[in-house]
Amino acid sequence: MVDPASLYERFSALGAMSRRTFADFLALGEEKRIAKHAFWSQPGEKVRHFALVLEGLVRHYYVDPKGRESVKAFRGPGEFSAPYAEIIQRKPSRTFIQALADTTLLTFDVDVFEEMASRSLEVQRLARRFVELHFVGKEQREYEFLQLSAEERYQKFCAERPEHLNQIPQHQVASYIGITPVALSRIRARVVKKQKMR
Amino acid sequence: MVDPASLYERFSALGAMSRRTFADFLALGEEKRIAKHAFWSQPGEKVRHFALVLEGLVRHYYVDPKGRESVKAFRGPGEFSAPYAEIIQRKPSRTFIQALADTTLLTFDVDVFEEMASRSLEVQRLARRFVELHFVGKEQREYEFLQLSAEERYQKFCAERPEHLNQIPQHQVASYIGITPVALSRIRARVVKKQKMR
DNA sequence: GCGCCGCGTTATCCCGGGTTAAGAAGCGCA
DNA sequence: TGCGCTTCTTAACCCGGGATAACGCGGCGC
Repeated sequence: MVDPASLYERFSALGAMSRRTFADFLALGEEKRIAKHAFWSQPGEKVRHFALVLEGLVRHYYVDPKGRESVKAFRGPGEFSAPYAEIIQRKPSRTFIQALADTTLLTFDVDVFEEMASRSLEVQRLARRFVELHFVGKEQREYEFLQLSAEERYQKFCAERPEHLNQIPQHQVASYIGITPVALSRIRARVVKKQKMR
Repeated sequence: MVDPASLYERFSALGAMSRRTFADFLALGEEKRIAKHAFWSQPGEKVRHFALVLEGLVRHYYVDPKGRESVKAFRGPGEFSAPYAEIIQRKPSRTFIQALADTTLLTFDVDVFEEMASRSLEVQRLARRFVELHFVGKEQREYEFLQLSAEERYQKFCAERPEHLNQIPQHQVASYIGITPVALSRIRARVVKKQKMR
């Protein structure tokens, strides 16, 4: 369980922003509990909320016309969870967001937040900071697909989310790194073998 | 050659922004000409500028420790060109930006722009809008790596940048879609064969 | 003109990962 | 306890793309 106020430093990096403003922002949020396996956002709906994960774990994924799932992201405490691209484009959502464990969110109404941002330069800057962090994350991911092998992507994933490794089913990890569950299983077998050789 | 003022609609989508503010922003820019094959931004430097492409074409790429190049993006008239992730993170640049044709840029000093944004909610919103569009682009790219085959990615690329296809060397296209030049050559041969069958 | 070089193509060989199918292990639930 | 489900693994086979090398071609400098 994270204390939302502890996130102040991370988001204020763009320039001076008062704790007061940040607290005002946090005050907009409503706590919401999601049971394991339940969805808090689904395709088709107009997206009305974004959320900060306080506790638990969620995954973002979409399903293509042929029914194949692709996991876009996992998000744990202190991270944002929302169909961000769709909010930006004001389009109906195409992504599922599902809890992988009992999860507590702090949810924000997009319109209410936007209204606040339209009146405050600091909140506008906060909004900008949110997107910037998301952007850097995606660019990182692009790098991984361009320059790393599946095995390297897997090891990177393990290093990044050690605390979640046992909460996430293997086939979802596979989907996240862009391979099939069978291929991931083989990679894991390879990795174990290499470790034994030392 | 694009008229920068014509971009007003694209960037004002987030909320009301006056043409006046947008013009003030544009007034910060300085025109800069880059000869074909020259670089306008290179790794190692502290990043001081971002730019709008007025005419021509550039590519963004990085080189890994083993010397392998990966193309992150091509940018033509009306699009932004900058090591954006590094600006956001205030880190020295890791990316090369090279002109693929004689190119005219409208360059902006990051600090000057930031100063302007710190005084104007509308400019702050504009800055936010810039990042949002970049974010959506990266998410699109993530989708392509997760769900499309190399051949599909190639055809998508052809559809997206028909006007640049003959300006961009094949091996750079290959790098952009995440395969080797040899593989792209085979794919092209396959595609031609399929077209003949009709 | 000649030679050189960068670029794209093609062939060969190999390997990683996709596909399919079968089986093992864990777990909730009747 | 036994059933069924999901998750993970393993094996067989196939195919796309990586690596390397040879060749052709056009551009360019000499």
